[in-house]
Amino acid sequence: MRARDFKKEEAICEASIDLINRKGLADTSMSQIAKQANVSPATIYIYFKNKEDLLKQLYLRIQREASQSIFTGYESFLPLDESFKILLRKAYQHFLRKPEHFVFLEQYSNSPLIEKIDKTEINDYFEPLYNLFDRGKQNKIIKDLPNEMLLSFTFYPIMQLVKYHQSGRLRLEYNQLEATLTMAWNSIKKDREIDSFISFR
Amino acid sequence: MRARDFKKEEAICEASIDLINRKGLADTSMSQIAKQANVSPATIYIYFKNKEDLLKQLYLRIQREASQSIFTGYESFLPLDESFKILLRKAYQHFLRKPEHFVFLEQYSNSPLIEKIDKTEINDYFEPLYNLFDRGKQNKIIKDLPNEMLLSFTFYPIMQLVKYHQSGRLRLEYNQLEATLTMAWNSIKKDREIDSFISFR
Amino acid sequence: MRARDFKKEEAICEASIDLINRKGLADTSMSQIAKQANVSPATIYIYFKNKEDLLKQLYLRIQREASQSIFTGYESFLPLDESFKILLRKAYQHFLRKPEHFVFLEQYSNSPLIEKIDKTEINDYFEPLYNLFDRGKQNKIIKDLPNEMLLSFTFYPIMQLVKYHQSGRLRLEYNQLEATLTMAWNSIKKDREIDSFISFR
Amino acid sequence: MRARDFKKEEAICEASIDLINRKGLADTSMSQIAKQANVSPATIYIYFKNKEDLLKQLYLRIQREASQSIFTGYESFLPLDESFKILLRKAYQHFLRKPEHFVFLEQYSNSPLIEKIDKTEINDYFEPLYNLFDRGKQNKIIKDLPNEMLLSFTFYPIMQLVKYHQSGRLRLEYNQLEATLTMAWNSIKKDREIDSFISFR
DNA sequence: CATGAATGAGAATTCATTCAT
DNA sequence: AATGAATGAATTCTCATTCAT
Repeated sequence: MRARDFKKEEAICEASIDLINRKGLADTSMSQIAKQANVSPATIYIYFKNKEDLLKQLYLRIQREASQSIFTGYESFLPLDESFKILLRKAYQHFLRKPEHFVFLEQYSNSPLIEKIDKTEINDYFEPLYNLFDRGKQNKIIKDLPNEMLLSFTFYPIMQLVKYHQSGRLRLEYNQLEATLTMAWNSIKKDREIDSFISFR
Repeated sequence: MRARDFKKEEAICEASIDLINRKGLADTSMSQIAKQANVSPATIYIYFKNKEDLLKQLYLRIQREASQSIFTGYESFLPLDESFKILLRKAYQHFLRKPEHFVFLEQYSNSPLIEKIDKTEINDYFEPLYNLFDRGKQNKIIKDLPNEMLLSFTFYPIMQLVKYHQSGRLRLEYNQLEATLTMAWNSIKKDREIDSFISFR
Repeated sequence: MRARDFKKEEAICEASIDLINRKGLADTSMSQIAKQANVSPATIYIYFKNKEDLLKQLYLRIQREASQSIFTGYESFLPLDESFKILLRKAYQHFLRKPEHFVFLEQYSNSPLIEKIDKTEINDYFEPLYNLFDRGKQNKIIKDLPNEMLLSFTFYPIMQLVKYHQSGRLRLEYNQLEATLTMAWNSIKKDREIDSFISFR
Repeated sequence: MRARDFKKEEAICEASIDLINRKGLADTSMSQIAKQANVSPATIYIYFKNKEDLLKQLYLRIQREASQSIFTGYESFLPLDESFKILLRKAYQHFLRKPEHFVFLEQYSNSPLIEKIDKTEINDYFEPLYNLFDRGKQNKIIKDLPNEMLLSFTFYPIMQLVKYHQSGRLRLEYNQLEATLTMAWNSIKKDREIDSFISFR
């Protein structure tokens, strides 16, 4: 019996991501993937049930990898704002390092395929960030807003900047990234009376 | 290719958007569109050169319509913060009213198809917002940051909230939207020394 | 609009029957059929929903044609034995004339595909023969046996002889066929006390 | 290709017959067989040269088994009619006991695969029946007809009744079977002048 | 002997597009 | 302008078979 060749699985994944990013989900066929991965079309079906499954597994493992890269080594005893910036900085840097992953995630999660993903698993990946928000809210350091709002003004703007970076429209230098992280933090930190009138309860 | 029956063209566009939103760009075929629009596949080719052209035209007309809906009636003599909030509020409301358009735009612009779009045309649509940013920066009311950054902390967070709304995860009520607009404005308005160290030049 | 080309449908049917008879249900592909029928594979799907449907339609139309060929012009006022022989003779001759039809029917109805056929429709095709049996039983001319038994000793032996004919193992001449029909009739006609002990009630 | 593990070979055969009967020759694949037999696809090729060979071996061994079951213990010194009925009764009962075998044989022998079978071997299996017919003809007890005709009115009607039994359309009870055997015998026994005009020479 | 991995060829079906009316 | 028929090319996926262990 021949053992499973993890190199082959890797090649399939890489080829898939590359092709999907360049040609799109709509215009990437299993045979193209096979060709680029240097395997037979039939081989893909040893590692993945079908095309839908292949795409789903890609999405999940990219999310998993991002989550690990962002949240491992995360020290929760640091001051909240430090922790916050560390996480966002790592997120930014992770996706700068893995632009293909970022592009794939964006394409996948803006397609209807996303609806077949079990959301609870994905939410687990964000757990540490949610915990941070919750602690901040309890300690009256972060505005008492739903996590979705907090993400909208912190995580997603950063992700938007990753996009700009990758398109070449705006590439932040180190100082600028730091200033941006501060800006994100300021937008959710509870430091002035003016914020008090925002209420979601 | 020259349009005649406006009803038919409309039917084709609506069917396309609906199918693409529900099944995805990858899984929507010309014959499916034809069937749902109650026309012959051949008829689509009277109004659109081919599939790529159809998708492109859809994208452009949705962008155009959004731009019109957001920027018409916009009074530039109002105070900047008022103008700013008006625009964002209109953007939010427009896409709440046209969720199919929003979903389509997200899917299209996160796919490689977006690269074939002439960006200058799209930028025109955002012109008024860019002007507003520029005026604000000149008058030292808005932080002296690239427009991409300003968009990342104002327009895109709002768009993210539209997404949350549509997925049902978080539906803002009127007061909450207003608070959010203030939050967006606060994040880019230049009102304290602390901001001064952020520099992009 | 182009009109449906009945020649094409005919060509598809003929090619299918020929290939299935020569290579078997298992080894006949849609593209082989298309090639032999001189149409594109896609064209078959204009006339038939899918492969299963194609085969089913073939079966049904061959049965229908056989039934028409055997039962049209059938005069029910003749003596029962005459009627009986006429029908069997026509059945024998029909399938000798259409050996491809006979072979196809045998292959199809001995495969699991037969289970998806609505049996009531097929039974309708045999109606006149069943009626004849029933009349014969009422008039005490034919043994009082279930139609299945009567068929087993009349229709099916004749069909078996068609098979032998086609394989070349035994080709009946006219006189021999007539003798055989008499033999079939004798086997079910009620003419001697000896039969009386056979009872199915 | 040399067999070792008898259990495995049996499992492969049983799985094949079951699948072919349920799904058909066309829709039964080697891997399906392997899965149902709880072996690797590669294992099948240890016992059988290829798929065609597998099917052929199945056919041959089922025929062989039927022949043994029907003809062993057959006492040729009994009166002809007794012998005749014994054989047919055994045939009927054998296939009632092994419906899967019957169904497989019907499907196989009505497909073009049958043409690759060496007919002389099969005929050997029927030898005792042919001998019986020949003796009967010599002794002027059985009509002087070709064996094919005699089979058509005796063996095949009985087989047709097996089919009806299995489909549930007509299940003979013991008495009815006996009556049927008499009917079959009557149809070929030479007992009246009327038969004399049937001639095949 | 036995296996699961691996595969090129080919399966059924649909695709985007054009044709003929 | 509008259509359903028609199609060659391409799709996803499975097949029978062989390989490497």
